[in-house]
Amino acid sequence: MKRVLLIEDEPGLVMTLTDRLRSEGYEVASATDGPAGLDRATNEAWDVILLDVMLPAMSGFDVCRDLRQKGITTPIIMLTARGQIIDRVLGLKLGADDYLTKPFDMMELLARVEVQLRRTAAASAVTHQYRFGDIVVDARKAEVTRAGALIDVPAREFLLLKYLIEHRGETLSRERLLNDVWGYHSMPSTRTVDVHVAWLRQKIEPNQKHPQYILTIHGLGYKFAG
Amino acid sequence: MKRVLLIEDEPGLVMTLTDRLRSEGYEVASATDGPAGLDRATNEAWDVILLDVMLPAMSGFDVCRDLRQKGITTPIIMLTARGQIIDRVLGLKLGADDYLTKPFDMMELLARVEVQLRRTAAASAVTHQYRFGDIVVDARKAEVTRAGALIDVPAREFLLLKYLIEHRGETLSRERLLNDVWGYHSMPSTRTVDVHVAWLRQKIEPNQKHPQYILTIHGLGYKFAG
DNA sequence: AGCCCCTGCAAAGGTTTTGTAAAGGACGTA
DNA sequence: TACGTCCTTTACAAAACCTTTGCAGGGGCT
Repeated sequence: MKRVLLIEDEPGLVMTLTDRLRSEGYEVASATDGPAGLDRATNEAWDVILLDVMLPAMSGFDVCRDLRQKGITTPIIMLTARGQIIDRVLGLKLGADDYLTKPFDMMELLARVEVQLRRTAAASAVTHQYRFGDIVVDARKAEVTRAGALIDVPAREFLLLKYLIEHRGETLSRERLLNDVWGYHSMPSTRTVDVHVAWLRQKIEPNQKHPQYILTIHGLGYKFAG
Repeated sequence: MKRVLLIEDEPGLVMTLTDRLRSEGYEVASATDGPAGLDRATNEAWDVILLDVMLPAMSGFDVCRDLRQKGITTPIIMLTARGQIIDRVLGLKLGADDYLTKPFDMMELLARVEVQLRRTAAASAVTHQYRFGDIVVDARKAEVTRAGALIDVPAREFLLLKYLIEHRGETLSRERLLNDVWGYHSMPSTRTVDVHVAWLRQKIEPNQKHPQYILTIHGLGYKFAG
């Protein structure tokens, strides 16, 4: 099910849009001000973001710019008031993918959303990018980004992280990790895996003491949350 | 100068749009019915096509579909009458890139046209000429220039540089570079790549000790910044 | 609780990988 | 033949990374 994040402060519109999108089979969540929207957009995975320009505390433009700066490439459709044409151009320059003028027709909204989903589907066949929280792991570039900033992740750690992500949800024994990430030739002591996991956690876990991505399954191994 | 083709039968609108677009620096031509529009769109080179849905003899939808079937990828912005929302969805499905609802604001039209031009420009940036810092690499002429002065870059180094640039952002293993730049027939020792990289760096990196273009990804390979 | 095994992680070598100079071969040209 | 250019290989130092080790702390079972 495709996930849509709606960042909009007008309650009536939120309700209308949510209902309609849900009836079309989307999973919808909303935020009613800029900072909240930025937060959810950053820390959860969405397929499309609908973003009002006029928002309390922080404008839609700022939200859009910040998201792009963090390396988040989720399609953004901006919602602008009639007459704010200059704003639309600005929005596109800041990284929005499309915009709609209020009041807009529901059919039109749905069509635009679909266009973005189709576009993303086509592009993601090429990009091999994983995202969780404010971390982005790009397999092709072999780089990891946190809140938009490049993190230095050595090769083996990177391969381990990639492997964990590609098998997210699965509990992976140290032996299996050694086989698949290290290659069966080398046979380092089992604790090596632990050390690499610790290093990775230092780099990607927001809370060191309570890992939320790389989980320890006592007696069995590790697994990536998902 | 960017060329705009306007396919529209209403004389008043044709005149208004033509004037305004010309005053913005576009070269504008128009056709007043479907077959004529299809003909000009097919046989001349345009940067953007503005296409009315309601046309004599042949609808805008048909024109759009036919053009796409002919493999013509020029951006098409459809002009629809208010209330023809279903039509817009249809238009996008038939290959239009955007649409505007009549009566539309001139600023909005211009913004949309610009968006399409920018999109196209981005896509056609396969100019065979790459620029970074004061270095220019011309793939067609097979020459490299630094601050305007020609640099002597031997064949293999040039191929390597070109390959790196054309895959900028991607981390490329030595193996892959050997395969794709050297050709899988030859099997030089892996260090050959390193040596060529070092030579290239001497030629194009401003700061030898801290390469900013050709980056080493320890344990994985090299990548061109981007 | 008490025990033992498992895990987190810092630190210390040890190992691998990379940068680069230099040597020699292949090839073309004068 | 002598010379120049380009390419590959080699060697070694420097840099980066990996594995091991050890201890502290946690987990889970009786």
